[in-house]
Amino acid sequence: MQAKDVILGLLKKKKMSGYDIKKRFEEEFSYFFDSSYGSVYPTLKKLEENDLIKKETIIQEGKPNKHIFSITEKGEKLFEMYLHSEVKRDNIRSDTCMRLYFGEFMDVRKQISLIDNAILQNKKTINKLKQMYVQHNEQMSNTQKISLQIGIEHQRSQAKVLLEGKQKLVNELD
Amino acid sequence: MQAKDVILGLLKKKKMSGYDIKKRFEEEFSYFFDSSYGSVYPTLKKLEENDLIKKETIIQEGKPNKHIFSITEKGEKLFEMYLHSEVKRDNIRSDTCMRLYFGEFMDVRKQISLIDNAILQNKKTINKLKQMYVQHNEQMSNTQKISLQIGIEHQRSQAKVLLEGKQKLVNELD
DNA sequence: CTTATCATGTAACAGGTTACATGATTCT
DNA sequence: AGAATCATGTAACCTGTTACATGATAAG
Repeated sequence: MQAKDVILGLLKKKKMSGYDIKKRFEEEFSYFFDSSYGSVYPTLKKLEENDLIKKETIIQEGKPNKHIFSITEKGEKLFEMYLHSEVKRDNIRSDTCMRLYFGEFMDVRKQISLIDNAILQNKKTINKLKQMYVQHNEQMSNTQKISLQIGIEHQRSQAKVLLEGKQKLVNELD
Repeated sequence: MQAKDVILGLLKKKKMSGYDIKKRFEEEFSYFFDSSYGSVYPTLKKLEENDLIKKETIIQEGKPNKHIFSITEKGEKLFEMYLHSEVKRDNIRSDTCMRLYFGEFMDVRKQISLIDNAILQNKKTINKLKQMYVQHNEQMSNTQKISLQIGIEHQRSQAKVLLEGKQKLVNELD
């Protein structure tokens, strides 16, 4: 799964601009994908060059013209190929887990503050995702709901483990 | 968190070869980090060039000579800097979630088989991680245990959500 | 007999990030 | 007054992947 597959999928649902796409990444995809503008715009350019998407320009004043992209038939076929390709295994990079792994090189107080921060982040993310669920609930497909639920539960389970772990650290502190 | 930080941390615990390091990535780190040989060996080379680690060669027959790396004082300092740097937020790339997001473009049977496969993977990973816990339990630090627990619970929570979601899909099939 | 393990490394390439460049409008 | 939102894009860079190249030994 790469940026191009995801972008093609989004454009299959609805035509939109690079800016819109990036916004989706930050909102709906935040818990399983991310990519920067420096990846979105060049990818759109390449897709257009290969006739996988097409551009429509909307003239605007005070801001750069808006480029609305829509998927072509050729693009739909490529997206179809992605959907039929082998599912890649999840790829997680957790700096938090890494630091816990090397926790022995920090004093206990630092370990605890690391955990506290992580829990705080978890809670923020949970709120954000829950809100998304409430807001988009009705337009979401079954499988979209499952995917969102995975995100929420992932955060919850992490927060739970962290809190329990913290208790043990605190107890040993006395 | 990059390969170099992790490698430095591992070498701080114990001197070892590139091959050993990669093995650790596959075992202990599998649920929050991964990196290929094509990243490990060049990184070791760079670290050595910068006097952050040093090499010791063990002559072997029938296999390439073994290069055992150990961390230098300069390397320890750099690792210390990593430990004091800002914690990066987790980065997850889940092809499974992505496909669930685009589930509406697949027929329900395909959605279900996607879920079944994902659950199977979850279970395999849970077994592997549990085994790791049993085997290394006594040598593991508190925080290492927390980190491993996060991995296990992450898989469990995902499997749970997927199974519940699948039920709904199956029910709607009738 | 075939698979896994041990053991190193390079070259070509892909993919993505960060920082830069620009600037009006709207919300707080 | 200042932050956020809208809106595009490029250039330099970094990091990492895949595939290749080699080959003995041990285990099943």
